[in-house]
Amino acid sequence: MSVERSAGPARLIDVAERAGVSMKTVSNVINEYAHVSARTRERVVAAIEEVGYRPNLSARNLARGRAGVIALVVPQLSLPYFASLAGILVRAAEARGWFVLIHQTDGDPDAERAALAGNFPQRVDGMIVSSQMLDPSDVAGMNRSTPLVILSNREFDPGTPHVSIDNRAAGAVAVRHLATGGARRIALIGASDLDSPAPRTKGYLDGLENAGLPLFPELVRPVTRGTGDEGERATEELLSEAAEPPDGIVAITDWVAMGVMRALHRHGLVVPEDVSVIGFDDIPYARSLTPSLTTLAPDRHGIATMALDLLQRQMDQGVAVGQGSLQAGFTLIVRETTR
Amino acid sequence: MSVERSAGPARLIDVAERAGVSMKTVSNVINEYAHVSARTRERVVAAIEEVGYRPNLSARNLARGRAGVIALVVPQLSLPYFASLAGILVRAAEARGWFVLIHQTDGDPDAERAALAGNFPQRVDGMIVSSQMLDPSDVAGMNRSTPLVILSNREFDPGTPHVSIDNRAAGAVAVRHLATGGARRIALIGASDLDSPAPRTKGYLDGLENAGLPLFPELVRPVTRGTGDEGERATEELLSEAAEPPDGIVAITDWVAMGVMRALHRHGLVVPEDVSVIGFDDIPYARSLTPSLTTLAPDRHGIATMALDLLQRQMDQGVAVGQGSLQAGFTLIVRETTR
DNA sequence: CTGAAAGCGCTTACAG
DNA sequence: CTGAAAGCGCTTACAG
Repeated sequence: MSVERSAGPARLIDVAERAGVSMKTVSNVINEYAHVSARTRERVVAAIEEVGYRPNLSARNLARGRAGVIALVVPQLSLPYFASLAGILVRAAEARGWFVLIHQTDGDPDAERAALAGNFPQRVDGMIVSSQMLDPSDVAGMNRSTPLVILSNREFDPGTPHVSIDNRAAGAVAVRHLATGGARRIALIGASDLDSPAPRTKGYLDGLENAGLPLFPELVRPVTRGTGDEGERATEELLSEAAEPPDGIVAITDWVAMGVMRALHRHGLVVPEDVSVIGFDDIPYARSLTPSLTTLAPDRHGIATMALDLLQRQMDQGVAVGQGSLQAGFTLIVRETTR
Repeated sequence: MSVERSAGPARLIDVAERAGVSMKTVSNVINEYAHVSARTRERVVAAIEEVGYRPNLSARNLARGRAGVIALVVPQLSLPYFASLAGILVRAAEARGWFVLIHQTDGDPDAERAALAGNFPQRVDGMIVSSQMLDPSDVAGMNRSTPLVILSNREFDPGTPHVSIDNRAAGAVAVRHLATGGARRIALIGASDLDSPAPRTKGYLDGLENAGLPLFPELVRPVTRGTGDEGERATEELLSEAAEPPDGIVAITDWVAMGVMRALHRHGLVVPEDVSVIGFDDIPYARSLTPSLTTLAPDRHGIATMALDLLQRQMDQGVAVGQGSLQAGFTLIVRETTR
């Protein structure tokens, strides 16, 4: 019996000695390389088990010349849409041997741009930037060296590695659902500028056209950050300014929809009898609201997987080559806020 | 001018050559050790700037014999209470040079126990386990070697490193607030077993006694995971079984409170006119509900800071010595669901 | 105050 | 299929 090291966790060499093979062979087994006989493999696996070996990732990453870390940039983890996306991404990344360094910008455009430029406290192998405020122009001029994927509901150049759902189609589906329920004056709380509409706003316009419904500009209201307070304020303004209240409202996020419902309630309008409301995101609490919220649920798993795929592609093929956009699916979830 | 390395980020030795000093001196400057003259320090700082040096954390951690990573174990990141806690913890840990590896258990007790035992895909310097289901007995018998801090609303042995708010006091404050508003039949949705009550349940009992109110056992209902669905179902049962409905309800979490409000609404009971409702957590959406939710807000920053302090203490003084519990503060936030 | 050198635990050409 | 050895980029006694 060989002398045991008195302290510290088992190392690769401890496994090798125990199994009576070289470190290279143990490494081959761990990393699932070919050319290890079944018998040897078994011995090594048994030795790993016996000494309780787990690889030291610092050493591995140092030897491999990678950080083993990717950055996920989000406005705030306290926003449940981003939190649940982060949760899924953390799991998916873990399966591919990456740690996720979560970086929060508080939605500050400068902080988002700084993150885009890769100003992290440490090196990262790639970054996934989930942005609300980011402009295509912020990305266009960048001199990038680190693999990057953008998650955003805005439109980007075809060359930009970008993952989203088909927001234009989703916007149209939202309007169609409201129209099918009988709505004729459909508002949009959370519109972008109508002159250069963002995808969801385009979809809203498509939906009105498809349903043969008129566009009432007074029913189209912007919000900037997608919070409940903003939704409440915007709806309040709409209700006090519009000649007639809407009978259907598309809210740009579920959180905005919550604010919309507060304002409607204050004006004595009942959901869904007087006004139908539909949101985007399917936050975990949507089903627990009174009434529970109809919403468009993005395929978060799809988004996470595609983002990691695009990152991997840039690592394999080089940042300049491995680009392109991917679209994940979405689902209409009908609950109690729509007729 | 010396020959530049063609590829790759700058290393410590590049800085040293540029500044004309040894690696040790650069290291001293970076790690803020003493005994570097002001002139030398300036030269080194300038060189760091010029070559754009950032330390390779894999190498640093390998040399220091630490992982540079602490694990945060939560049920799910999609639950906003945990998400916002994680967000704060990530920031606080970053400031102390730690990465946070987020591990999700889905509230599965087996997964929580496995995490407690330190079964991570990689080594960690410490772990913070935020658990709902964990029992003091799960911890008592553990043979621990990794620093550990538990975040839980249950009671643990004094020796267990544990951070929470004073849940008993908070429970009593919730009841007092309802009683002050005129409630006389106060229910608790989310009670633990009355025979061995958890702190919040104890506080509820304290509160009734302090206010001179009777305990109606039929108004005390358990929930296990603290979701909206559970709160709705428990309230539904209460309303169909109790002789008379309650006029005040303490919900064990804000999410449970949302389910409570759904059930009340279905039974034609108006909040707060007929029934006042108070939750715990102050999730980001509490203020956007209709009506907005009165709640007890834990000091999340305090919890995060204290957890890291307890971890650090165990690292410095040894796992067995550096223990003890800490309590963070809480705040009553009065909104529209209480009179 | 500073320098030369060993060592952290892996991976990976290179030989065999 | 396996082994001996260099190297990844840091830190840290040890000498000076």
